[in-house]
Amino acid sequence: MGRVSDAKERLMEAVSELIWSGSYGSTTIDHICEKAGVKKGSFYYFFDSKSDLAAVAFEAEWQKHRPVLDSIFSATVPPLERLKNYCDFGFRFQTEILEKHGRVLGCPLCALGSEVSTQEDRLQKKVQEIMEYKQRYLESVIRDANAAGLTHVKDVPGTAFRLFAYYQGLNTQARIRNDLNVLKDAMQGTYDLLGVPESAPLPA
Amino acid sequence: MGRVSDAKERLMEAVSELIWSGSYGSTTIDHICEKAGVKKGSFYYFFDSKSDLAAVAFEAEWQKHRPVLDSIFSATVPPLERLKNYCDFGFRFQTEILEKHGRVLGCPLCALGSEVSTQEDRLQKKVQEIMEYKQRYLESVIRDANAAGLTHVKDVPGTAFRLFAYYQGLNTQARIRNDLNVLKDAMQGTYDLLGVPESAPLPA
DNA sequence: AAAGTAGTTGACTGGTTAGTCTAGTATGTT
DNA sequence: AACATACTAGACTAACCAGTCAACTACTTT
Repeated sequence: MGRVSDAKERLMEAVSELIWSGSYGSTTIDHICEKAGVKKGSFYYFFDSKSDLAAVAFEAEWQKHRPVLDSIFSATVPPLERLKNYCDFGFRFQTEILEKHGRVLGCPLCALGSEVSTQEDRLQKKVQEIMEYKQRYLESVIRDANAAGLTHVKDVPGTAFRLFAYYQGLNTQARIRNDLNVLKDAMQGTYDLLGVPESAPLPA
Repeated sequence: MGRVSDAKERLMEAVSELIWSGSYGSTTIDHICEKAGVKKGSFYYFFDSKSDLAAVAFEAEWQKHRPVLDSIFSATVPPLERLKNYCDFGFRFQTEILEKHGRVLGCPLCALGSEVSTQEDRLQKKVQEIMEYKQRYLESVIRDANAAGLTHVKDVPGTAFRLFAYYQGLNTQARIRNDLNVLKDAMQGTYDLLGVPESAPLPA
């Protein structure tokens, strides 16, 4: 079997953090190696290029994030509460990021996707793929809300997409403005887009 | 007065196009000069750095774009029609871009803002400034719609912000997916966020 | 036409970059 | 113990990058 190492994992963590806290373009292979404590020779032993590493790293991040979303969007939770929990999670998550990095960083996927979509085909496809998964959570929660009589959404995929675009815009704004408060708006916008009557109370 | 030149303007055009069709990070001063047909010495005669040029160029773009928005959001046009015209304009605009560049590029401001917000302070501030202006159009149109009894929006700045975030998300999605159809959704999302009843017909 | 001014040119510097290559080291297998 | 395998080290190249500079050119004013 030969020698064992976690250099691969360290590189994956490093690239995600550097891209997120800076940008894809500003993240160099030398920086990644330095942050991961890995020499360049080892980098090229594991990966072909920065975009190769980034694609693998973002896939891994998604696989780690997946069970969290699965639990937030669990069918055992009342539909509107799922959305509330999702919005709350987003806020708490960015709060932690702010404490850790001294800055609101928004959604790594949006930032990366928007930056590389015209240049890095493989990365763009990976981002798109993960984004499609995320929209499925939203579609499913809307269908359940309809079934429970909480909403009367006619165009479920359309509304899911609108919600998704809105969340994405919120996160981008939070990043650009470096302001957590932006995210407090999430649930109101969700209700507006779902057409939930104002009289309906927000789930606690 | 000495020699005259439009090199400054050519540089400003070149940097906008390169950033938009690629990214800020992938745009080098050499590329900008080549595209503008200007030598590096001249570049540094007019500007201090890439970020300096970019800030000036985006301000200029905004000043060019401003009268277009002023006319779309003219108080002489019924409020909901203004929004319809704005959405239509966005679609036509991206259609032209697609024909010209072979790609949907979305909103230059969002892409740039999201990319540089953690790194280029001056640029980030410029992007934020222009974005705030854009939100004012939305606030004003919502107030007029309320006054005309077309909507009953309570939190006008909040709703304007939600609309803005939604448009931003739409444009980012259009860029990432390289798909114009995404933008066709704009008016429906607008109505949902404004709480315009479904029975109300879309303005022609 | 002389002088001053606005803009141009391209060679140069030094640092940074992606990527290569060879010699080495630690670990598991037999 | 010895061998294969998985990984590491780090020097090296060639391209690219931002930024400088001094000589030059074209235009305007007087």
